[in-house]
Amino acid sequence: MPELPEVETIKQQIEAHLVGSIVAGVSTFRTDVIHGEVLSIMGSTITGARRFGKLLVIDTSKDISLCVHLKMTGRLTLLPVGETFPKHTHVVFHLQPPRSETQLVCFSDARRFGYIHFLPTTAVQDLPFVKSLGKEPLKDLTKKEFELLCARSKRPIKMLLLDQHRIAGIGNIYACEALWMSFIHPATPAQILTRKQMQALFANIEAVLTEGIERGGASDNSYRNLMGGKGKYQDFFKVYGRTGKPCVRCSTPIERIVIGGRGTFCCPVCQK
DNA sequence: CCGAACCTGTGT
DNA sequence: ACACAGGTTCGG
Repeated sequence: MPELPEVETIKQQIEAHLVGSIVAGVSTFRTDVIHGEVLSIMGSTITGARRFGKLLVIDTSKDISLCVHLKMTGRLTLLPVGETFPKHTHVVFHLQPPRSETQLVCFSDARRFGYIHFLPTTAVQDLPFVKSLGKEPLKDLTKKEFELLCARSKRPIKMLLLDQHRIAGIGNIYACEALWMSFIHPATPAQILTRKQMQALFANIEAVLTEGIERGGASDNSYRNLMGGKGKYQDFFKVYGRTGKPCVRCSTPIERIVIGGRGTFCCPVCQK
């Protein structure tokens, strides 16, 4: 699913296109993806959007917020009234913009791992999931703190990058890409990395996440943005999903290995 | 801490 | 038919 850059892209599109719209109606086709009181947002105006790691939060004027986690296959799609809903649409929001036609925002999710949680805005930061998140790699996390996280962990560095309690927002794609950029093998125990490697990785995490956001995220498979469009970052993958294809640095075939039960892509020669 | 589970779709 | 999928949570 969407990782930090994909969620950030949707967040920015909500700020650009939905702020000021009134929530005029909500239709629910499956209630098992919903937590909290759906009707609490009726009649409120969307005031902004925030992101906590991979969690999207949409705030409204009645101090009710929607926390949306898209997990693997969740989508939010903006549509004109009358268009066919995307497959596996579970919730539809009817929005009234200030001076145009009513619009729909559909929450769809084939696998139904994702969810929408309606709750008071003040309660968002008390959610166990939000409280448990580590620092934001593009905001709060410092190089020093990152070095400390590495030094304290014996686990494979890739597992550390994916641990949302340590660092919030990195997923499988950006972990693989940042490690390739840093010439670091994903299975390397975090604490045996040299200081130089830690610093390179820290810089490359920022680089891949920033480039991901600039390119509108990665649509390797199912990701679509709010407007139904694809991201472009998948066209720039160096390792993710490139099993057997030549490493663009040394032409060794890219390998797929399994670390922590997750498919992991790396160059066995230039990542040490 | 690691594997299994949660679900469905897609590709081999 | 089987392996695999961008994430998180739970249980052993």
